[in-house]
Amino acid sequence: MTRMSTEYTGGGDPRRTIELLWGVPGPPRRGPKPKLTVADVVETATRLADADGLEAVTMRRVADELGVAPMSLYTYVPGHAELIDLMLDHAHGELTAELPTTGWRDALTAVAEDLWRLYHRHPWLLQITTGRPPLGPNTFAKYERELSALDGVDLDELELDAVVGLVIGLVQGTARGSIDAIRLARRSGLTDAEWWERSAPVLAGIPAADAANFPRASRVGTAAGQAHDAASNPEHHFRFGLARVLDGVTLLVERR
Amino acid sequence: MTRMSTEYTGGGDPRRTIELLWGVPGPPRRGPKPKLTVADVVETATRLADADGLEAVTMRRVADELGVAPMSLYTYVPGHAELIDLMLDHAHGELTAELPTTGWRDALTAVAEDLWRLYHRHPWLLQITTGRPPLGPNTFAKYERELSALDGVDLDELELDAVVGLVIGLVQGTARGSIDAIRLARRSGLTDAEWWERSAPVLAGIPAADAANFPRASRVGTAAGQAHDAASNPEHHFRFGLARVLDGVTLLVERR
DNA sequence: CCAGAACTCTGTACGGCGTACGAGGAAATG
DNA sequence: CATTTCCTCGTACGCCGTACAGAGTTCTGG
Repeated sequence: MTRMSTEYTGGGDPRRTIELLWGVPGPPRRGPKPKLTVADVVETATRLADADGLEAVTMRRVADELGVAPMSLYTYVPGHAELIDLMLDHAHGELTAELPTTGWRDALTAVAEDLWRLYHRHPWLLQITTGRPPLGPNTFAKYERELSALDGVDLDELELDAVVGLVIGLVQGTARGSIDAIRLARRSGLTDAEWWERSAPVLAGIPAADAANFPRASRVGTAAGQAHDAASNPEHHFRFGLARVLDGVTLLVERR
Repeated sequence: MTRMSTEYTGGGDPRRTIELLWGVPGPPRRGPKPKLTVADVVETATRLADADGLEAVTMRRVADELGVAPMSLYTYVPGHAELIDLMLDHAHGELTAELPTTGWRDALTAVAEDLWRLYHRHPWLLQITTGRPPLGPNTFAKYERELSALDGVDLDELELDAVVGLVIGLVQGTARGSIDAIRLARRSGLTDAEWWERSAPVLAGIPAADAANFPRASRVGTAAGQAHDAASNPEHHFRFGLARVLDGVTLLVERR
């Protein structure tokens, strides 16, 4: 049973990465014409990641897909890590839908839902731990858009930043749950329910795992498991959490 | 610039893993006496992960640390993935502090803070994507303890589950930010501030990245960056988010 | 008491990974 | 046309997880 890989961001010299992100033209070219563009590489890598997860994005596989030798990719991209930075910013470029103008609560809800959907379109986004986010145009625009949802709300800058962070964190956490369930179901061929049915008898054979030792956990766990099939459970967590968070923020705003 | 690895959970046949987690004795031993125990392996692996991150937990390094050939580890543990399951459950065993009895709000706050500290003691915990959590005794006990914080609160099972999930998700999200900042500072030798100072001039040289294009982002980002040095920023997010979430839950409870 | 079963330990090897290095060839410059 | 500049790629190194088979150790059944 091999595991997957999440990847880190922001490690190397930021210079070249930033230039790549913003597509600076560079000095006039002298040598032979490039077969590819940076965009080709990023888009191919994204397609691989969408289909098979971030661990499928290897230099060898991307190169293969592009009909090119692995080392040729290093002409376009400094390395594997930077490629993933580029993929991340590229994906953030999909967040362009207009926000509703019916108030900050609707707008923030739309931000959360757009992000929820983005993560489900590109599940590998949540395998990246964005230590320092890539300083690319789309990531900037994403933050700008999120803040614009709170236009006119009477909070100071620190609070605005914290509110946006709170909502994003909520989406990431719950979407991670949702996506993990989907991915595990696909890779193991077992739904969450089937997996439980298989695990339960093993647990039942272990005296220490008796429900009496974990009364609350077994009561709540059973109820939660029965109420929604596990696939929809994370979505319920998302809706529930968003409602609580927005309520909490409303309270803060009204206290002004 | 090499990146790190987050790892997946719950992939293989659950049977053997569950037995390992609960320490079932197994049939009477016939062969030579084992040099090690499963606990030795798990603890050594944990020590490595604490020091150098999850990517330092390779079968070769763990074996080396134990003075044993790599393949010997497979006597104790089915594979690398299962070892990480065991590490996860083992770490959850550190969450045993008594919860305050002064009300659910205090209790839930303690749960959040304990978890915050656990993640900072063992940053690698957040590199694991717990698709399906390992069904080990300590993970069960953790969930049980979290639910016990809400004893006596008038919510149904689904709501209890969702509230606990919400708080845990908040801690995970904000702790991830905190830990990533620490880790990046350590590995790059740059504090967040220094890293920004280095990146800023590069960005300044890019016309499209002008502040005028991202008015809100540049205003809020600058303010947030100045108010707290970036290292404490995540902790502020944590406190702020927890307050909002608890307010939101309070509203729900009072609506009863 | 002893043959054989059961178990631990290990060396070797395979196929994967990122990427350093250097050679070869193509295009633009002078 | 010589030279510089750049793209492309084959090879190789050092990692990784782990399959497999052999060697050695301990316990069991007869």
